[in-house]
Amino acid sequence: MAGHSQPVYLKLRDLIAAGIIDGTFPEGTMLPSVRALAAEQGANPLTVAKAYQQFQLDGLVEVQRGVGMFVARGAAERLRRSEREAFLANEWPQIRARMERLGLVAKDLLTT
Amino acid sequence: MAGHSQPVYLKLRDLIAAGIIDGTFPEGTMLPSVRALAAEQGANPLTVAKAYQQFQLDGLVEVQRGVGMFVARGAAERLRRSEREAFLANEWPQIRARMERLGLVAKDLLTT
DNA sequence: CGCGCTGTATTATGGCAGTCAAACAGCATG
DNA sequence: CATGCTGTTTGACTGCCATAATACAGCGCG
Repeated sequence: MAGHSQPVYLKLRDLIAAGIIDGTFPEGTMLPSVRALAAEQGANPLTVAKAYQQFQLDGLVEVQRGVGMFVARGAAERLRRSEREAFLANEWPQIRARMERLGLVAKDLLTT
Repeated sequence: MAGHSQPVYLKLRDLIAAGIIDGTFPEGTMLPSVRALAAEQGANPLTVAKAYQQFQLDGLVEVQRGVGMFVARGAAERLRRSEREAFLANEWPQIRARMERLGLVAKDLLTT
């Protein structure tokens, strides 16, 4: 029953990351439970867990087993910083090359 | 036996598209054969064929079975135009939103 | 303590995308 | 017409993604 352009667990990962960065999930607060988010997004709890897992490994969310998962201190800033670096190092060069090939100029689009 | 970040046939598709746009494969000329390109890129002929297939459907390359595939008239211009539209309509908005979320501004990117 | 919430592990199933090997089909040239 | 190039079709195999159904493990509160 799959067939998406982007894997569900990656969409969820982005959803959570965005929430942490923009303050929807402030530091220290409890994140939506695996089952709750699964129900809300119409996904499987296991898939949601997989999305959360990436953040635990990076220490961005702290797990209190039996209680819930909480946004770690400094998570927003750390996350924004790492995503920024990754963007500039990996994605932007390719985007830039592609734009150049198509005859598009960055500053023309950014000033819109 | 797979496991790449970007599928091979998409990389090949981009390679061919770039060649058509920048004049490496001028209009009217014959494109590299399926097997030749496969050998050169270390890929499977069928994977190359899959990459070419997208262009045939769009009429950007014309097939003479048993002879070869040729760049159609006006292919470069048509391709550049469609890729530009697709980029501006689909990719750029997401990129822009992502940049905004990360707090990236024009001056961060144009320092090259 | 027991009930209800939390995350986690196990196992099995289904589907789809990507890749590949081998055989098939069309055209040109000697 | 046979050789050698072209593109094309068929069938199969693999790995990832997602799902489901259980069962287990930790914590808090009445």
